[in-house]
Amino acid sequence: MSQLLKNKKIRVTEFRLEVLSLFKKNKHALSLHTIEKNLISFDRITLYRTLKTFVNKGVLHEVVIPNDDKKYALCNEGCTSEKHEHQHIHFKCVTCEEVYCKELNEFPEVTIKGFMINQIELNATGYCSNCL
Amino acid sequence: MSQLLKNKKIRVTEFRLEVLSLFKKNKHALSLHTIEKNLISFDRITLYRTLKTFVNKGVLHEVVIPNDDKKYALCNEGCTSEKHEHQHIHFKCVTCEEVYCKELNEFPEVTIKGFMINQIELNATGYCSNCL
DNA sequence: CTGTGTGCAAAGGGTTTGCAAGTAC
DNA sequence: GTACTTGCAAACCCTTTGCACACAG
Repeated sequence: MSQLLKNKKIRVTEFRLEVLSLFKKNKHALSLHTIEKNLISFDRITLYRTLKTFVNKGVLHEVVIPNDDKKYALCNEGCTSEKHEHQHIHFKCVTCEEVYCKELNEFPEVTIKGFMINQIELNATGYCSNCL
Repeated sequence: MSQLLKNKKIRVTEFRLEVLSLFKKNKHALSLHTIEKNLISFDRITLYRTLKTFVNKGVLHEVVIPNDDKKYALCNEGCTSEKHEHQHIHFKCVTCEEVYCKELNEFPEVTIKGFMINQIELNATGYCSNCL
């Protein structure tokens, strides 16, 4: 796991590995509150800075869904600070309220007359496999 | 315009009409800052409460795009507090940075194995018709 | 050794709450 | 008349900044 940080040119520290392992353990996106609840002891300021570093360096990306807390989820290996390579959907389950990042192999085509679309992000709601 | 509020069971006040007229005048979504800049005089607390009421009653919906301020945009006539009837895309122009809500007549089909998708929200970036 | 990360205290900013007076219906 | 809305002050959080010390490379 420390290799992942090295690849992205981030110094390896105990705390960063601890935060990263939370994301590796969980299949779904994590809010600040959830992260805090899962850390044994931590300094909130350091956590803020860790998340900011991870987002800037392409380890995590922000997941924002209307009427919900901001969340974070793991990026793909190929993501960098400059460019994110996501072909995925953010899915929120109405029952368990977890948010999942799911990769899509075929991405929908959308056009708007008079507009030029470069990039698309998808948010969906429904029932996840655990709650069906 | 006061009819719109009555339809949604919201008391008609001068301030609420003023806020609502801002959204009627603009084709794009408005952030808190933009709203404030366009009000002659206002009490920020009342504005917060007004927006919250509008969102709860289905007059406005929140538009959240990663790394951008939260914005608000008009709902469809048919939207209620319980159910929103949007078939639209949130489009952010990389040049003018405005966010537009555009209705789509054909909505893309997306499936995830093992998941049941009920509703989809689309965020896109690119160039708007003014900036092309 | 050098530059970066950490943890504490303090500051800053945005949002919410409580309450009395005013207003819609 | 009754219930809701408004506006002010104060409280409340969440987040950022500054700085000294600790640590990774």
